[in-house]
Amino acid sequence: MDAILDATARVLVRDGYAALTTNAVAVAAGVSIGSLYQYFPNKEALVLALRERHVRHMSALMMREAAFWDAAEQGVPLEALITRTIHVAMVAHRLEPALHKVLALEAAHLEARHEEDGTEGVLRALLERYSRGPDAEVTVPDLDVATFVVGRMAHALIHAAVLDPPPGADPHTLERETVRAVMAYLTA
Amino acid sequence: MDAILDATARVLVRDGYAALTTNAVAVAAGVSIGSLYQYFPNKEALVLALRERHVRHMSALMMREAAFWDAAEQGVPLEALITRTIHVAMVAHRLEPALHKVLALEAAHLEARHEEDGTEGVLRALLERYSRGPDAEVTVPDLDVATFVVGRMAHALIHAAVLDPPPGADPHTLERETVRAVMAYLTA
DNA sequence: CGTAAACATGAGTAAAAGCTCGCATCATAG
DNA sequence: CTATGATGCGAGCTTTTACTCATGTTTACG
Repeated sequence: MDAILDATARVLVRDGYAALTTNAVAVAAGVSIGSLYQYFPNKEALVLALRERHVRHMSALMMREAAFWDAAEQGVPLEALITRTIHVAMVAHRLEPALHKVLALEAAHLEARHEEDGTEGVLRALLERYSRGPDAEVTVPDLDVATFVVGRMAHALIHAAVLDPPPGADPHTLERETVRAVMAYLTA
Repeated sequence: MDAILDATARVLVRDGYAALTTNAVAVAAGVSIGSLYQYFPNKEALVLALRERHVRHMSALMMREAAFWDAAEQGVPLEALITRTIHVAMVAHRLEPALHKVLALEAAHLEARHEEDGTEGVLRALLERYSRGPDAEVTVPDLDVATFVVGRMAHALIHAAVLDPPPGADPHTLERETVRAVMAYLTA
């Protein structure tokens, strides 16, 4: 079953979504189509399962690295938190970048909508903490809008930096500038 | 010929890319499949032609509104320019938002890459102007990186604001915050 | 009016691909 | 060893769909 998902990922990356056939997956996995259909009711379920597994892997990696989010309680400067968060997100996106790119670009109609991955909730809570009190670092007028803007901004920049960087660009520079962009917006 | 492209757009928006068949397009256009194939060699060319026409329409609308770009020569403040540019871009994206969304999401593998649409060149030139002289407003360290970051950031926020806004959000607010984000990054 | 070129038609073709189903093989238990 | 259930197999069925082509219709023009 995991072997079938692995094969699906390989075919997707090698040939693209348009050329993804259940027979090709079965061959790549070294099993028969019959067996494939014993585990997945149809092609869509196959790709969906792969996507879910991939999201799970990325989430697991992020959560392992990101226990530090609790530190928000203890006066950690906003910039340190943003820096670390964006770094972790970039590392997670580098897990299987080719697969991630195909899923995001060619299987977008099956891709989970941006809102339902729980990210916005966490982000919103963070912004709320840092916008309270006399020495609040976050100075945006509307927290809901800010959550939306930062979410989209960071997501786009992380994707661009990891999956589609300009030729000859230093990854570290792109990461630093992503942090700068988010920080500048939040504390302008 | 234009009627066929119109029909393609209608079917794309109504049924999505997966359900786009040449026969369905012919029916929607009120012509026979034979006629369709007299104008377009194959299905891909059909969608490509539609995309090109759509990009042309958007570009035309932007260029009409954006003669003001020459004003960069004459000491117009950066913020005014950014505000106007982002406004124009948003208006252009509202031309055929549903079609634009489908093309961007479901036909992404045919979609022109972000780099080849000429936007980056214009943006780069603008940033260069505003980062020169003693009263330079743009204070980023690397112009190439800044072009990349601003391009992706603005593109993502415009798409999000026009095609996928959060429920109950005010379009004007989203536009203002997009300007704020770009300005904050450039002048941080 | 005649001719020819351009355009329109839609039933039909052929290939692709998702999926089924009857049969074989294997694992476990008694 | 035998029985039974679970799992694996892959030829082929069926549907879908991009595309063709022989024929009909309109247009252009002398």
